[in-house]
Amino acid sequence: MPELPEVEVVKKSLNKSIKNLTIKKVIINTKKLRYIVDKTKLTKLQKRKVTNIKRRSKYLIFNFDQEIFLLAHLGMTGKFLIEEKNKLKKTGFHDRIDNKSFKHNHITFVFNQNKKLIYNDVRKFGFLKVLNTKSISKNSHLKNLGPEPLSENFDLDYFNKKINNRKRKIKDLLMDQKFISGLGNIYVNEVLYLSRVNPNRIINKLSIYEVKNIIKFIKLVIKKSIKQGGSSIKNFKNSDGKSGQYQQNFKVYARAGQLCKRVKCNDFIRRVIISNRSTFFCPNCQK
DNA sequence: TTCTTTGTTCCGGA
DNA sequence: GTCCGGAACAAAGA
Repeated sequence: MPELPEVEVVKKSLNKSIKNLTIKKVIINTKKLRYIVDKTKLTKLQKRKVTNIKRRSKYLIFNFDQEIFLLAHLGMTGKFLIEEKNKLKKTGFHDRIDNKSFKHNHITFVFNQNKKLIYNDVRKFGFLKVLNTKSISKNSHLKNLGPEPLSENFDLDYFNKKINNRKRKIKDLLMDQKFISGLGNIYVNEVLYLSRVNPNRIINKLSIYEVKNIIKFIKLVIKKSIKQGGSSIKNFKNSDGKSGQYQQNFKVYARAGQLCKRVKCNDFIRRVIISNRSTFFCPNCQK
């Protein structure tokens, strides 16, 4: 489940592997992903040179040597693979590449010397869209996004302005991409645990101290996770095919029924549904 | 067969 | 008009 840190890691990886390469051919093996795949538009990327790959929230924005962009969102299970000299390389994801996954290779960009960029997506909730617009920030996916968690704009002032007299649950607010962009269910659960704030709390009842903590831990968790190369990958398996230890970094996510990790706490992690999402918290530590 | 997973959008009620 | 919460949607695997 790629959230902001995973997408950031993929971005860096892509910039290392395909920047300044020219697309020779686009091969399309699916009619639709999250949306109908526009063959004509994708084909227009042929002969274009990748000049840079940027990230905004969980979106990847491929820049080219002309005024044309490729906007990508990985959804739940989307991933970019690099194939070079018939060897597959992942772009920052922990997933083992097995013999079964090739059938989910939906779109392939062929570069010179038979180097390939492959978009693979089991659930098909991700998408690739070609944009011709000059002002990409006006794109409907991007225009309403809130500030990046690591930007200076995301601070106590901003938070307080948004809280005003509203009565949303804190978990719902943090999941809202218009409020802050890039957090998903996993990191929101982790942040609230670290901040000792119950996910059911109503935002206008939070103390300044709690709000400061939430902001602090958002920035900390995101930074740390980028450093570690992204950690919120559900299907991580090592090369033996055995389940990996991807969960070891998580304090609460997917730990329902297990003991709280805080040293002096003997309570166990609960799972409830908030905003239609699995929500994990410790009732003793998160008030 | 049912449940789960995600981000986004839509709708009803307050 | 605004706010909030719940439902729906996409696809596939367990």
